[in-house]
Amino acid sequence: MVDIDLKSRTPIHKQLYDFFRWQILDGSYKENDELPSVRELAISLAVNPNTIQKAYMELRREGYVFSVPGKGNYVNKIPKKSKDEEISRLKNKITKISFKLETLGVKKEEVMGIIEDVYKEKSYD
Amino acid sequence: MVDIDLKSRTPIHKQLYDFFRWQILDGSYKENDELPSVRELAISLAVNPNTIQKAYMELRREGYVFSVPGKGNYVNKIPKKSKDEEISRLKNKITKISFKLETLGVKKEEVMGIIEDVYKEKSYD
Amino acid sequence: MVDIDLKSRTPIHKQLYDFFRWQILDGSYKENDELPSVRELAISLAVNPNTIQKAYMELRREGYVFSVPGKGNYVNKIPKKSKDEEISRLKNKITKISFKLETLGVKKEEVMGIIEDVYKEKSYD
Amino acid sequence: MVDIDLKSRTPIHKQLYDFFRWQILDGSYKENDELPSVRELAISLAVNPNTIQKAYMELRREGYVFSVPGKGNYVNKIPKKSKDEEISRLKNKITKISFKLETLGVKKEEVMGIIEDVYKEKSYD
DNA sequence: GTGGTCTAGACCACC
DNA sequence: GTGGTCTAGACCACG
Repeated sequence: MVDIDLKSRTPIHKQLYDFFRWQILDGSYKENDELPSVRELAISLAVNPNTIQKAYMELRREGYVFSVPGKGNYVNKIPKKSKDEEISRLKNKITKISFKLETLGVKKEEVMGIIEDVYKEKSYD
Repeated sequence: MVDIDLKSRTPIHKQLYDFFRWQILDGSYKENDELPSVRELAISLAVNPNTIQKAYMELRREGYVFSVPGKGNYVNKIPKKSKDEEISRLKNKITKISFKLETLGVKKEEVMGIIEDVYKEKSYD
Repeated sequence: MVDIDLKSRTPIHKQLYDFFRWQILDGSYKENDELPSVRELAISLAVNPNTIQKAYMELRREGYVFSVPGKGNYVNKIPKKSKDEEISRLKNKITKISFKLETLGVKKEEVMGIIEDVYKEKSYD
Repeated sequence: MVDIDLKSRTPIHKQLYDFFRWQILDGSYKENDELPSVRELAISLAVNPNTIQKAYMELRREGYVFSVPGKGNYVNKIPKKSKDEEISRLKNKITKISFKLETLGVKKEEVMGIIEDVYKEKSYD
């Protein structure tokens, strides 16, 4: 399900963009899968169709999606670059945060433990 | 030095708030230290005094700072709670990110390596 | 009607905050009701939009209200806690005042009479 | 002891005025008693002498105090009117508050109980 | 000198 | 249309 928070401070089109982008990157949406139609999604989320359009346009602009006029929107073959960029973005973030944690006196072992837990939990899926 | 990016998309007052909040949490600003005066800071950063005011008001509201009208703004005793909350906020973030990294196929060892590097670097300070 | 005294010593934004806060607490404004738009209210009260903004921001910060950018400001579900806090705040005040009245030699019966009158009058509504 | 909160948002001169005014009304300071000298008080409270002056001036203006140049400040015979005005001011306040409490659903008996407690406690002094 | 408030007018993103 | 941000400049109370 497309999960959107209408009250959130982050714009709806951005939430939609992030949502589909992530679904594509993590493989939930695969190459040539069709995205929900603009009208259908607009109704089911009770938002303005323009807002959906804006999200899809951004996905197109970033190369995650292509549109067939009169048909629909389909996911592209993800260039490995996109995935690598996302990974390095996340690594960058994690660096900054652990830096801050260190400054606040949190021990290395504690941070390691968090990572450990995440990977442990996942392996049970 | 107060470091602000005037071009950034995040509001100046938010940047200022984050900056001072962090300086207080990490101990750079100690109890009863005086913050730069509104006017002074406004001039040195070339921003409007109101923008500084907004940041200081937020700091005040969150209890990091108190103001004596006609005198200046001073840092409060930080309740341990604030620090703990910040730590758990950061831990929460790090959990989410490593979750994403795992999903993208990044190995645990690689993430661990990042943490390791951060703590190693710091220990040379 | 929103009733504001422009000449009063207490800041306009504070008056507005108090007004809406009270309307929400006493049930005149109910959950999801829309507050007057910033511009509209600014015009009708002949004050600056920023002043309204300040009041709404405070209401938001205290959790009485949420805003949807580009749409409007709406009242939140009031946590019972807020109401209880207000009651105990008022009780505290009434204690201090009757203490003072006692010191000035006002008889208990006289104070009781005041309360009696208030509750009598209300019951005719 | 003169009890002043330097951090409070209410101006120091106002706090001083309120303090002495109340001491006079409740009889702690009697007719012809001498108030602390401006310089002495300024030093002991670590505030600006101008601030003390301002408070004393206000007390003089309101007729609670008279000054003998070169000697000091002394309390006047309190006109019964001042006391009566204060009483009606307090009664007015208590009316407003109990009105609000009623609106919030607090029962009459509960409010009465508060008054009762205050008068009971006082009678043990 | 300081902080606090307010106005007037502008620009942006959002829907 | 809406709310959110920022600027420029003013006035006041405070110490």
